[in-house]
Amino acid sequence: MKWDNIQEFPCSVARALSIVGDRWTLLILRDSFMGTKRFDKFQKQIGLSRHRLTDRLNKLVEHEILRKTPYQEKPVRYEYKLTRKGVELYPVLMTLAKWGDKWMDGGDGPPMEYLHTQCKHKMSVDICCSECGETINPKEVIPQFGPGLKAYSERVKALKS
Amino acid sequence: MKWDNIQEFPCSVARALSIVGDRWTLLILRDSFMGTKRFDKFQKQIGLSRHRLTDRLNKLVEHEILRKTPYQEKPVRYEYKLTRKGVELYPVLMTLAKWGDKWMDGGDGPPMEYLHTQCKHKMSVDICCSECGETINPKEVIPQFGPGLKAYSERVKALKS
DNA sequence: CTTTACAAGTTCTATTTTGGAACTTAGTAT
DNA sequence: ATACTAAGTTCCAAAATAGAACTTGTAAAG
Repeated sequence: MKWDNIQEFPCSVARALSIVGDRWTLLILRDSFMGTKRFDKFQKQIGLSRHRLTDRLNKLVEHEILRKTPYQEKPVRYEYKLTRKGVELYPVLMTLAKWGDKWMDGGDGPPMEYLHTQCKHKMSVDICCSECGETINPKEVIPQFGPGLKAYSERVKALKS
Repeated sequence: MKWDNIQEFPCSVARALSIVGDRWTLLILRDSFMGTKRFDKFQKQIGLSRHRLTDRLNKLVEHEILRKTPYQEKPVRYEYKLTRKGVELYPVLMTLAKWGDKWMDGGDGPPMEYLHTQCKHKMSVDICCSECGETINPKEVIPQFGPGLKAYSERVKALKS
């Protein structure tokens, strides 16, 4: 199984991971959410090679998760900012952060805390039901086949015949 | 920057990714949540090499995200089941799935849908504030340094002196 | 007017990681 | 005796990565 094939799986987790499921991409996005926009800043903060960073930023731009726009001419320099599609990865990062805070803090407490300006409390994120608003318990969720799977299997069948 | 060093960053996202931030691990966990427990099933469903699968399962067991228990003797065979720590990665997978559903469905609709047994609706997950329960808007959250960061920087200072 | 610095890459090579196929082990079924 | 199942392990070629050096365009400093 090659990495490129994962994107074509009839699974939204797999498809999402085909873009963000590597060592560095989510760390780049974490920095984006913290306000980082420029190549050198990403490189220093994350500590990956310039080579890889170029590659990952291009991939994110290509998938319209970041947008590359000039912030000066002479010489022309670009900055990378989150698009709407990128901003919507926020829940992924926050749920990862919550898990890391709980299970990987080494006894020191969380490296970062989050203040919710609406209620003025330090908070973490819970997941709740889009329909009834209640907090989600994994046991109370039943996965079932959706239209995307049917479309996929029909496409596979058509290819074979 | 080597992969192993990421684990020591004073950042919960980085620490979490040091375990689950690779091509395959979250797909293994996705299958775990769908009920898969055995080596061969994981291998066929995900399509990764047996070699890598062995490696990833061991890592997950080592980090107590999966537990390996015998399901038969003669010959002894093991199955892999989510621990509490593993189950708590559910929000990460569901937020990834939601993002994939929205941005990577190729126009076919979601491959999977989720029924919330409490309210009987097809649902997706939103993130909400652990304190006030309101849905989270990224702009309304202010990150600030926490105790884990202070402890980290003091440890670094002590090492240097 | 020569050197230094900065930002954003690109190129190169050695090392690491991965994919895929074949092999192993222990026991069951035919 | 032969095939089959489950859960790996071994091996090698191919792909991905890290890290350092190099490039390009411009401005500022000496």
